[in-house]
Amino acid sequence: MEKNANASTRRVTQADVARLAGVSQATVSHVIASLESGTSRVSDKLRTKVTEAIDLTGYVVNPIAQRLAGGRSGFVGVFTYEPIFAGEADSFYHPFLVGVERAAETAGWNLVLFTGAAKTEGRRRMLADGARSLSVADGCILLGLHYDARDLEALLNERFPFVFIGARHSDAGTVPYVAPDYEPATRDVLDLMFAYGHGRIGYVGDLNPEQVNNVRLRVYRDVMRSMGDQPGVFIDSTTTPSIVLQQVLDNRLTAVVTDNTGIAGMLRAEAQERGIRVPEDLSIAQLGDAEIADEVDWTGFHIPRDELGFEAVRLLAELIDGTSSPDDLQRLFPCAVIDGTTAGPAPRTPSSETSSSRGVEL
Amino acid sequence: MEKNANASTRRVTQADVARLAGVSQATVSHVIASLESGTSRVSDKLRTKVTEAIDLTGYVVNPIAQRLAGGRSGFVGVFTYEPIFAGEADSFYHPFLVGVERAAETAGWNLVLFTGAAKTEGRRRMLADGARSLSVADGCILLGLHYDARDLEALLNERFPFVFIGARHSDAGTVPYVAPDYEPATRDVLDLMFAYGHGRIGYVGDLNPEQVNNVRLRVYRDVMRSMGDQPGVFIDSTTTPSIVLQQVLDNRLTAVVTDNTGIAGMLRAEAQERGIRVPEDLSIAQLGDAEIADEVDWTGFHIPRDELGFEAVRLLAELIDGTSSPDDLQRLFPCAVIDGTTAGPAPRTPSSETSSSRGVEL
DNA sequence: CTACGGTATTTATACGCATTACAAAACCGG
DNA sequence: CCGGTTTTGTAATGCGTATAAATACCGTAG
Repeated sequence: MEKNANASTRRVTQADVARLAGVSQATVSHVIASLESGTSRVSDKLRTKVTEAIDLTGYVVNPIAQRLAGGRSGFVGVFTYEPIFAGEADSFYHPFLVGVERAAETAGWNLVLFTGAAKTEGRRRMLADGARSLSVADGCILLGLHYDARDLEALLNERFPFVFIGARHSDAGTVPYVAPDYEPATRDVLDLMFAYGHGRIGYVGDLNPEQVNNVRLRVYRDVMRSMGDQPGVFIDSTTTPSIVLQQVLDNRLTAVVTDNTGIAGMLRAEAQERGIRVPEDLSIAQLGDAEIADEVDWTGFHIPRDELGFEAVRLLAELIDGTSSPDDLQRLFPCAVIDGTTAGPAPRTPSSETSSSRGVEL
Repeated sequence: MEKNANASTRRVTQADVARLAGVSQATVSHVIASLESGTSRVSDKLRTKVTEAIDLTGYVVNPIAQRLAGGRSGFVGVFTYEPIFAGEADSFYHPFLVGVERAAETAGWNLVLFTGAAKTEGRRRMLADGARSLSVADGCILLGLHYDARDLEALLNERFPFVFIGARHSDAGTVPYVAPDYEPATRDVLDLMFAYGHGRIGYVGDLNPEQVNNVRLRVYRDVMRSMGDQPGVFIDSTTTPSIVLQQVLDNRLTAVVTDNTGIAGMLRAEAQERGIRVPEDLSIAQLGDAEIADEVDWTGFHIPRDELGFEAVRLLAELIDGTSSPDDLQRLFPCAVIDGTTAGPAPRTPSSETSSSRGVEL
């Protein structure tokens, strides 16, 4: 069908360069290695001869062959369990990928997006079919709300270098990750609420104990137990905003913290609809911030997504190079508190009115 | 350093499968090929034996080796001359990539982003260093406002399958591309302007004759020559909005078409600042539309970016498979006219007033 | 002048797979 | 039962590179 022997289209190989320079292919390989690493294994005379031949022929290395022969391919995999570009997930992945791309560009790495992985229930699987493609990459960045515990185990067992963005844990070993440092950030936000005079602060969020973001929930519980007037009020966010708000009122809360941008927004809208002013009557703080710019200046803390993406690649580089220390595989990054406009001083009397009455004027 | 011979971590190969199934490695390869292509080269008996062994060992093919051995890697390259995720370029690339990703997902392909390509003047170069990585991919999608003519030539000469998004041409041969069909769309928009009663319609845009988007300029010229009251007014957009607007007024234009979203927006803002109403006093139509959602409902036409991305991958697939006909390598896709709110009936008298006077009331 | 130690270079091999060429076997009509 | 055709399996080879092992080289000490 297609004659590969057709010299006009075949790409230049090390053997071609070697022939031209009058040396062996291995020498060409050594020269290239010495050019990149700096350490010399070949005489200056031959090095110049070979580099001249390289320039003359326009030779470029074949990363495929490089990788197969046991070297690096210069590719970093990016695995997401949902489409990167399409759908609403876009706004979730994007901020991280900005940092990932920047780091990759800096390091001269290319990115491999595993869009072709087989899917179950609309979600990508990494193994079974994704692992197929994994071998091209020197390492891999894992990213996504959902994840498969078996994937993690298999990855650890295969000793394949990878870094998760977001904290993950596995029985099979230490999962390398970069993640927001939720604990102090959550404390800071709660401290801010206390400073505003709030005592009755509720937690609105996903109460499923298996949740990834249970750090925030745990910290809230601890803080309320030691500082609050009461042990804390937990409101399940998987219902409707109106039910959530009703529970807020029933519990006479003056402030709530949420672990989810969407909930915060819906709650605020629902409150305003019922004539409850934010923050005069009810303070709302996010334990995080919106992925994309929001017209509302939310009180909460900033998750440094760009930085996380960047640092994930850096950590991955260390893993690949083998220069990472085993006790520094899980890295947390500080989140600055945002003293926005959705939280303010607590009202003098708790907002215990029903939806028909107005909140207390200051 | 790292013992690859360590059986516990080494990945399963065809040879391992073959040993277990009691056949040769070549047979395993044939079985796998027959599984994918359907065409049988091996008896049912052996096929089941081999597939059983595959299931048992959890074997997955190594695309690196596959590619090196002359097969497909299942990777499609995506080359952009600017960062994909970061900066303002994001909004430009993103809509196309939605379609690209969707197509890749459908076909079971993975995407390779050439973020590691060497850069000159902040812009990526494909050759010299980008070509280095090209060989991993079965084909490549090219995307970007800027491009290097030499890259195009080299790509054509190397017979490497690629598709440009956006029309491009080269002396070295036919450049495969998918692009918006600007000609009829531009005619449609101008027809709409005529239908609204405009006669004095100007063209605001980049007048550099080397521009990629000169199709729209050419069509404008042709249409005005045959239909308009006058041969057409060309206004260079690379100055300030106020200068552009002044030229619009000086030429007593009642409508302008622009080839650039940004210009249209600035022109409209400038007009409103001077008390010139859009569209009552001045109609503005875009020869295109905004990449991202805009609060303004612009008159213009819709560039099907998602579809273009999708179809680019389809065309690339045909190129890779060798099933594309040589006279169908450049594909244009229709753009639907948008009869928005920035263009309307022409004012009875031309808007020739200075900036101090109001436009004519209807 | 020989032997030796170290370095420069080459030879040989492996990486995992596809593919070609070929041998063996099975099939088939006469 | 035989020559010819088709099917089925295998051995051999190559893809382009890295690297371990082997060899050639070269200066120097003995």
